[in-house]
Amino acid sequence: MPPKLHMKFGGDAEPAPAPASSTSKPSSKKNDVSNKSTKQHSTSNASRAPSNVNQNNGLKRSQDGNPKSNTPSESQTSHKSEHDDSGRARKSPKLSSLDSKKSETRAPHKPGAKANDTQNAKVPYNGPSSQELQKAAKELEEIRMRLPVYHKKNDIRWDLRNNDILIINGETGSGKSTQIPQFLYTEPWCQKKLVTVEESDGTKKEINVGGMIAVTQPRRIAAMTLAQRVAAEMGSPLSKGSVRAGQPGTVGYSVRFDNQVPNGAKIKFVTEGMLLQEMLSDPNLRKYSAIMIDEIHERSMDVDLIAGFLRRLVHGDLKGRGGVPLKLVIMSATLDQGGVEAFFAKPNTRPDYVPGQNHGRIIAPDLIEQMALRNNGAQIPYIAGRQYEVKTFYEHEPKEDYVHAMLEIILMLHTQEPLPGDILAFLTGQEEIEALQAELEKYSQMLIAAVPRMEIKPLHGSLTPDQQKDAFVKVEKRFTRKVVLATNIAETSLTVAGVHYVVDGGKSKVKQYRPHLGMETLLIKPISKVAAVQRSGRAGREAVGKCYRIYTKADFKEMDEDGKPEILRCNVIEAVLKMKARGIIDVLDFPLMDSPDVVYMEKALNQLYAMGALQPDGSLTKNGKAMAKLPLPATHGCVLIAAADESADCLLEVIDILACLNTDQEIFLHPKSIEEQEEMSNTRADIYRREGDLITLLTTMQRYAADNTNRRVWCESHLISVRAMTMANAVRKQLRMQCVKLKLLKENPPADPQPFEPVTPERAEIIMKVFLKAFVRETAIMGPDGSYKTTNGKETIQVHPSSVLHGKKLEAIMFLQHVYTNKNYAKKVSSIQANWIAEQYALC
DNA sequence: GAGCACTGC
Repeated sequence: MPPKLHMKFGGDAEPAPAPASSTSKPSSKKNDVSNKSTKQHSTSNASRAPSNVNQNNGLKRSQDGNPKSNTPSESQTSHKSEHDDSGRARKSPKLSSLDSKKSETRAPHKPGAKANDTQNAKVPYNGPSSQELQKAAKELEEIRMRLPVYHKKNDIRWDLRNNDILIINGETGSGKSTQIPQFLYTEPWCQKKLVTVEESDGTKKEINVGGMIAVTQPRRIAAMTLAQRVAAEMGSPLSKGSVRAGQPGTVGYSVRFDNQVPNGAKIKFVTEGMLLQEMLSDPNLRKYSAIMIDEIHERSMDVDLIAGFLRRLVHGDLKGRGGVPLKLVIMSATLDQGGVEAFFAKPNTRPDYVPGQNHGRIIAPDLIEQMALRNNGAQIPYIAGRQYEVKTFYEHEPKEDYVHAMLEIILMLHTQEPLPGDILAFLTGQEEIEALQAELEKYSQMLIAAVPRMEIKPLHGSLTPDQQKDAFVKVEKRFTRKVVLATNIAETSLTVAGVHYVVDGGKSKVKQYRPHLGMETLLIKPISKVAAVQRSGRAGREAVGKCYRIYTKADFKEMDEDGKPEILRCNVIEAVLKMKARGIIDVLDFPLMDSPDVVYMEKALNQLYAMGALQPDGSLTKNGKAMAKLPLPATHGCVLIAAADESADCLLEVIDILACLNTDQEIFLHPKSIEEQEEMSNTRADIYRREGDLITLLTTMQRYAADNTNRRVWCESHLISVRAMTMANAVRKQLRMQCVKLKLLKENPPADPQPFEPVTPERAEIIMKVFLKAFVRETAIMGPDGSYKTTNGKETIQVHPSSVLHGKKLEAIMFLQHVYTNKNYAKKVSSIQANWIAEQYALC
């Protein structure tokens, strides 16, 4: 029997491109009805357009066919791909479970629901009644039946009854993520089975295996909204406590800090990181009958590891599962799956497959067809998703200043194209966005009355969620066009509605690991073809659109097909630690979809050994095992364990610092005005410490935790991010709990608020020396020329302006982060003594 | 004197 089947979705039963409103998306507000005056005026030239634009005839790319006016060199046909899966509320900006609006991400709640119609519920149930849930589900049924994937229900069931692995190529919009789990959970193979298993120590016992499907997602928001959608479709309550007589929930989700899995759930949406952690404690995934990996094409480090572990598990002897097979459904939105196919096939079905050596891709163009034939031709034809045509225009020649070129294109589009139709421009980072915003705003002041107004909205990761939301708000002012200037956050994570025009700078910042420097740097690099198509697709979600690429057709052809997977770009220390924790002794030989360079791997092994995570024989030490289980980077785990040692005994303090370091946002906000700057320097006096950023963060957390009036007010007065501190507090709680579990802490620490007591300089020294155990290579000593030179590599490095030690001349520094932008910067800096460094180097 | 995007029992 062939091991698997490849499927593609789309389905010719699919209607022609339809407006979003015909799909099941939560809210697909049509753009406002354009008033006639808008259409009449907006095509007129901007007679007072900016001078430099006018000099170039401003409107360079009018489609008048005149070559002198820089007409589009080529127009491409429609871009397929990327239409939201039903129920995926990508239109809303990212929600955090830490948000106060958490409840909004829960199952549908109807105001009229009776709160007390359950008899035996342990937890008061406030959601809708089961009748109401069923009624709502019935209404959704009709929408479900229109999804392309719906008609393939029986094929998919049949295929998985006969195969263990199914690879599905479904465009977003095909409904694969929401529907396939529902097709499968009632299957005979998906039921819990009582079996005898053999433990690793040889003992045998009877346990239940299977009964649940896990669906992985790269993002929390996707896991939560998909679970919410599927729960609604199934008429199932979605929350932990909502088990009611005869009505347990069938669907749940599990993401960090938020676990909503009803007892007896059959379908569970999880983040990739969450499943990876689960695999460390339950390598055989005994709870599950099937794992579905969604969006595998995004190729995060975590998904690559999961794929490696699952491949071994599925093709293994299944002793740890009492012989119960684990079904695997791999889902991707991109066509190219030669690599994935070959990787998951049993090695003997692909003699040309060499484990761990498939850098790039092994593509056998005929492979897909062969696989389908072996499976009785069950392959499903692929057709375009629900996407409007997008015309693509290229530059004739490369642009030196692409930001300026973008400015010209945006002004051209704005003055020439009718309303409605917003513009989305892709830039590389905040700096560029702000520069272009300033320019555009300057010009928009000069537009004559006949030309619509422009509203410029920045959109990037370091904006607060509220500021991000601003970019999504439909501009209500009449005769106004919204221009969103975004980083690649708008490529996959967030979707802006109302966009008809995309301007693509063709570049983005990518993290790149440099093993000889031991540094990860952010580099501006050309995007991949896949990313370019993804970007242009953003123009065709609601109507026919246009995409202007600020690069030539030749540049496009030169682009990589795909982005490089993360595991080939980043420091693999976490990946190596997880492989070791999963019992893989020879990590260099372990087959992955793409194996990192041996140099990177050896570097990681050495680092782990130096941190005391590895035995000389290559197996994990007790500390190494603990490090793998902690939700922290390996270096931070090392620090935490060192802090628990009797000789240091500063675990609680170090947890406070690590909690602050492991938020997804900076704790300290940047003053925007001189007034803020002044107020800040007054209020922050009680938290800043001369020892540096680490002790300052410790003081911040201690002050925050000691506050018993209003933490929000406290944060605001110190110009500290409420959101970051809320997350830091959640991390702190999680770390404390895990330290109790790992027996690093004897008992739960006393609850807050505890009185604030400043850290003594002696104690501060102990704490910083604990950090030095993992960061001894991240140190620099002041040279005779007044600049810091790193001890590892003798590079010149400067203290980043965000550090409390910026501008201070110190004997030596330790830094936890470094960035290379226009200079080599050290961040999270502490003031240390040179002899501490020598002492620590001597120890390792 | 400064910032790609995700994510973790």
